[in-house]
Amino acid sequence: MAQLTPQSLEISSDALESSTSANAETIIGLLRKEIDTSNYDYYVLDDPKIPDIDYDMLFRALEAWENKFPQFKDSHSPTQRVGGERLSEFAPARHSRPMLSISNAFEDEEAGEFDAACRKKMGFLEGEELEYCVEPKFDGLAISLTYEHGLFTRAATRGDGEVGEDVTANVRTIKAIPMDLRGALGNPLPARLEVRGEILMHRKDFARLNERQRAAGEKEFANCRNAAAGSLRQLDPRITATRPLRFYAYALGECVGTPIHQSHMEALEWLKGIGFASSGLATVQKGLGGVLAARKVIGDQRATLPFDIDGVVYKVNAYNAQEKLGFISRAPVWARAHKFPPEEVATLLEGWAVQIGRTGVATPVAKVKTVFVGGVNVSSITLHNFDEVAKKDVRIGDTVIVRRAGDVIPELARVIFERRPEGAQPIMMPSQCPVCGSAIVKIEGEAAARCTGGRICGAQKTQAVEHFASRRMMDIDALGGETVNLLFEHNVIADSSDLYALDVEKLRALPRFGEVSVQRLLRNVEASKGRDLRRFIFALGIPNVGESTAKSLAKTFGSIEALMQASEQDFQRVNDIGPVGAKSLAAFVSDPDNIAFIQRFIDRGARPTDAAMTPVSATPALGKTFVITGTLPSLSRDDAKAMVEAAGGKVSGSVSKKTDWVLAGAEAGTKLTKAQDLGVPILDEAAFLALLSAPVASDEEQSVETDSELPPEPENATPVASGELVGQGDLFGAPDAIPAQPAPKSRPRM
DNA sequence: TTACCTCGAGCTCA
DNA sequence: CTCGAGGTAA
Repeated sequence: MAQLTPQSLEISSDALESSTSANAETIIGLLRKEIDTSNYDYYVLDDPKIPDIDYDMLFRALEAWENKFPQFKDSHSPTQRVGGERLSEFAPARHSRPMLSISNAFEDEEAGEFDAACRKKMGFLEGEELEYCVEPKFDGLAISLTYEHGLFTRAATRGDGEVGEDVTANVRTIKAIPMDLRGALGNPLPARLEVRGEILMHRKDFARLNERQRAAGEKEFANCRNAAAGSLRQLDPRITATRPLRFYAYALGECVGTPIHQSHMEALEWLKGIGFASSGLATVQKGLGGVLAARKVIGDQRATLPFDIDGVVYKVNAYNAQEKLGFISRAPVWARAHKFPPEEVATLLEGWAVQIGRTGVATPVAKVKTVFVGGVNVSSITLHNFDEVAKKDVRIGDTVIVRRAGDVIPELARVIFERRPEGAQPIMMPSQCPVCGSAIVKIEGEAAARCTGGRICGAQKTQAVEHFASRRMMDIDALGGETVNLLFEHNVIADSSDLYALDVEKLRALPRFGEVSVQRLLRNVEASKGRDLRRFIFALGIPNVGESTAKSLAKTFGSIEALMQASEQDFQRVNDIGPVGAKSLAAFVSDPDNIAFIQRFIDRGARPTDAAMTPVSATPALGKTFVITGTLPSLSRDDAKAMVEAAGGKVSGSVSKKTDWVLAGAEAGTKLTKAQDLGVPILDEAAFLALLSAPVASDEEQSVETDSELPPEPENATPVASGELVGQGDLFGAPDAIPAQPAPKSRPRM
């Protein structure tokens, strides 16, 4: 391939005048390739080969050619890396495979336990050793990149692991990330390839950025990670484009039609080969001795690496072994992050306070002289409980060692007793609640001390409302702690049921609460009226009633009225509810205050309904059997399953003659083929939603999500495969659907 | 727990 | 323009 030198560029710029589109395409291709290579040298290899001035010349030449021949413009061209239109928000992006987190180890013993557990599950004998890949644990932000037919199509943050945020526009500006893998991948191109890795900032680049920020009078960033996170979260990609972000790939996610690798290390090598940056630090090791040695090698280089790391990651190298080891509760059994010991800093314990939680638990919090540790300023540290305080013998005026353990939470490691001043006062459990004055008692055998004030305690009252409004409960957007306090202080509300009887004039009279805030609150409260029963029960904050209990209760009783009528025996009989839960429920429903409280909700129009108990006779799905296969564009399988069950249908695992419908998403497998063979009707997500949109909007939230994901014209929805296209119900006009907010967001599921 | 981005509110100054 | 709230990330 001819090298495109500045000299040949001159020729090409002469040629620009007289060129035809035939050779224009060739020249544009050469220019793009040259610029991509130069970006690769600079941002991936960290080894620039041409001077900046030549790079600029190439870049301007490409722009000129693309402008003259706009038919060859391409979103994957390097000229598109300058950042596009400003976004108004980041769209939700569902991961086709969940982005799991890796469990942590802090001590060498835990690494040993990890190795022992893996060997045991593999059935290894004494002396037999597993092979691990040891690599650095980058201190940045996890990101998932999707390539379709070699072209970059999407970048998503981790989010809750299921649904992240779509940051494609920002990631397009990161020159360390290739936009076009077609040259590197060879044929046949994988239909879809997901690359996972970490976006971070090099220390040098971070220092330079902060210099720039300082010069411009802007705020400096606290550390590399925050600078990278802040840069990626910009709604304006043009700002992101000016930030020196890098990317290191560390795993493959979904792969369709790509070369099959046998091991993690092979995959890493392959990623390096197709244009992704590699730390060069990953090695394959045998057994515990090997991984610990490799960790030391990486740890010794830590200070001189170009980027921050906070530990190493061990992964069982062979894919077949990984498969055998599998997962336990959303974390792979075959991987472990082994963190470096956290930085420890001494500071002065200047005072302390008691925090009263939603359930009255009194938590001591140490107030220390602010110290910079682990990349942030720490000034307040939870002491967990008074037993802990006594055990560590923490006193006011002590010099204490602070560290950021685990992921984020600052921890008081120990007291330096030698530095204790005379007469330092111990931290004692208060006998009275600082908020309401009620007695604080500690139940023998329990760690927690509790305020007995209950409903009269201001702290518990406000936090109960906060809890009620939170994302996982009634999801009343933009109603956070401070707003709740404001509402209490001005007597706008006395409990959460008052949210459904808000006095607009009182709201308008609140300080720092303009018309926009008033309308937003009213709208969000209104939208929460129809949350399903399970969330409502959970949101009430009944002691010992968590998410799963609330779910069972909703399923069993079907309405809040029925639940309030139930006896302790009734509760006992509910699946998964034991004597403790039943007692606490019985106490709740027999309390006249609670009965009145619930009645107010009902009177004020809250209508929590459980999808499973909604009359479903009108739904065509009633009593039908569905099979779900492949990845759906916006719903997870669990969502789809829940919706089917809500509509009175069943979900089964395999296709047979008894199957009524197959719901198929992307990369559907043999189930789809079988459905076609048997002539079972096949639905895509849009058709499925249409089918299920019965006269009753069973779940307001789902209809909001639907609005944001579906094309505006349901009749344009195309089935993914041949088969009968079924059901074109009214998706949008459900009678009591809440008007969609201007910018609906989908939420992580409960 | 802290840091960061974004937005609304409410201020100053033109 | 500054402040502070809410949301998100680790």
